[in-house]
Amino acid sequence: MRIGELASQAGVSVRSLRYYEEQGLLSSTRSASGQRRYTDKEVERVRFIQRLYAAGLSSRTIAEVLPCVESPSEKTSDEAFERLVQERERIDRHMRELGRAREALDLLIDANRAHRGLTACVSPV
Amino acid sequence: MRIGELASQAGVSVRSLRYYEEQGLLSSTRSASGQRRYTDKEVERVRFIQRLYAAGLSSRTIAEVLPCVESPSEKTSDEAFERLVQERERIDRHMRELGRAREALDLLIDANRAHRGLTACVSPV
DNA sequence: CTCGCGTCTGACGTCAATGTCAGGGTCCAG
DNA sequence: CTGGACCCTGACATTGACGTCAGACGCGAG
Repeated sequence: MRIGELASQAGVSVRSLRYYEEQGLLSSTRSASGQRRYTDKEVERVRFIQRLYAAGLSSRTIAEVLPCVESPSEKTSDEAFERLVQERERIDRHMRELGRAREALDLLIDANRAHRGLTACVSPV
Repeated sequence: MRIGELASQAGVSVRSLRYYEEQGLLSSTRSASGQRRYTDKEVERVRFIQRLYAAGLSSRTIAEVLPCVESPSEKTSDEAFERLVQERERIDRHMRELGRAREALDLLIDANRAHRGLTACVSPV
């Protein structure tokens, strides 16, 4: 498939796909005229990349751990694997931090509800 | 206290404090010579602001919900309260997304471990 | 008084992922 | 074979929360 179709199937912009390639996250074959061609499995790969971006990994970090994704069947470099574990822990910490923020907001929400109409105080959604 | 001390007590840079003031998140009284003066309670306020930043809120959003923080005792605007609830939900969604990413990384980690030295496969830390 | 550190304002630099535009080829349906 | 939709490269623009620097003033110790 061409880049436009991959973009729409994976839910990202064409610009982003070219950027991913520039960053070494995605590769493509080229047609005779120089247009990028992709196979179906690239769709999943792009979605996975997006997931890592959403988890806060940078392009460089994603590039570092990609060997572990592409060929978990062979012994990937210690650095790549170490990075993978580090990022997992970073996500863990981030989640705990978010949990604390959510807790703080919950307190605020309750405090404010108590001084508003007292509507739907403890009513579950 | 002056800005430098607030910065060190709250664990942020002087630059950040001036930025917060510029964004309407923090206020200060001024000495005769124009230097900013803060009270002790600003320390907590700055820490709280940091927590919201860490949770992914923007300056503008923080400014919107701050009325709920300062005076939960009086009926704050519907918009501010609504925003508070929205942000809580956004954090929730973000946490779930992070959870999925962590899960994906866990699968990768296991797959890679299986093809490495097979060291410490299931050993707890 | 002065030395050195803190503070002031204002402005430009940064970084990363992406938007956007220009100027030019490609491809296919009609 | 032509028009419109798609693609190419290259480059500049954007956004947000700061970093950093310049030039000037404030302040307390010695």
